[in-house]
Amino acid sequence: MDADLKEIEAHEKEPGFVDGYLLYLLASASHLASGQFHEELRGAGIRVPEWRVLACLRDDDGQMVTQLARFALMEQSHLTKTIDQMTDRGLVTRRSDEVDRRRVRIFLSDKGRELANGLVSQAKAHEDRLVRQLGASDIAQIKSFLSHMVETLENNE
Amino acid sequence: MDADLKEIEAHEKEPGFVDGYLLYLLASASHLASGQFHEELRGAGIRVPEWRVLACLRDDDGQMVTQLARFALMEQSHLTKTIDQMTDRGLVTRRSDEVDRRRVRIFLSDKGRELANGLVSQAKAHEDRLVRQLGASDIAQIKSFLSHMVETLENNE
DNA sequence: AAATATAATATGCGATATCATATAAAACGA
DNA sequence: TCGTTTTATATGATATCGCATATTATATTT
Repeated sequence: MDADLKEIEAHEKEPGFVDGYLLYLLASASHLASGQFHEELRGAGIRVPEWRVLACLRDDDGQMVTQLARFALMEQSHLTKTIDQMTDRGLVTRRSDEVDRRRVRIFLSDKGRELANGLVSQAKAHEDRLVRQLGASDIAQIKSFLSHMVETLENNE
Repeated sequence: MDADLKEIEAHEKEPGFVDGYLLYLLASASHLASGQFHEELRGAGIRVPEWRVLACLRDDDGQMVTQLARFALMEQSHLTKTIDQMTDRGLVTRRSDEVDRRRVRIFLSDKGRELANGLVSQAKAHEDRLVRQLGASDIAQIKSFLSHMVETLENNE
């Protein structure tokens, strides 16, 4: 029996495209790793887009909708709806910009900030566990590559 | 005027959590980079989940639904509906497993395979451009880290 | 200053995604 | 073998998402 047949029997095939495809690797790493934390969020009754908004506002409160949407990796009209819900839940407030009244700026409420702080602590703890689990010594390098990638892509749309 | 005030005026704030958070970096790198290719898909009238199914089946045809859903990073019931559509469009066919008739195996049609091959070529071309744009010499290293990450996370759910 | 163009956000609607569960087949235990 | 449990996929209801566009405010042009 030759090697080719053997491979077919073992259902191994040629290496395959997907497993070495950068976008797939990024997507699955992100999917799997974030999936873990999203479980925690679920337990806390927080939806993923809400968490993103909370975290982004905690870093930079009072952003306008368009800007926040890009930062939080979601589409503008979807963010608008998410903000509606979060407003109802008393997590954020809208305030229209004094200078340009087309703009709507989003602010954390006290309750929202408190929640955000707690979740960020959880996120940090999760990241620590994850990095340890990966046994990765070169995380700083990876992060710096990813940052570079994000920066490059943000400037070239 | 002291440094703190200066920073506040320039709206720079402290470094912020999100920008250095591994899961955020992964998500945004993935979001931005894949976003580029998804534009191409849109132009070709292909939806993202369809592309993923095509690419995964091209690497390993005849997968069962559950397995394929994991590989294609989507939820089982969603995949079932995607398969429905793709079947209607003549891209894939269902065949129930001979041995275990609960299982449904999905196969590319000739048309589906042809489409998949074309899209994979596009994906490769896009990846080449992307890597060049990033000016990244150490892509192999990054890929190997991401692979390691995926493997680790897949085994620890 | 009126008319036109551009920009920021919101809205309506159709498509997509997700959850819970139904259905159906196989495996397991008494 | 019959009843129970587990596994695989499908279905239905609900929520989310995203596109196209409406609405409102500002900028620009004449």
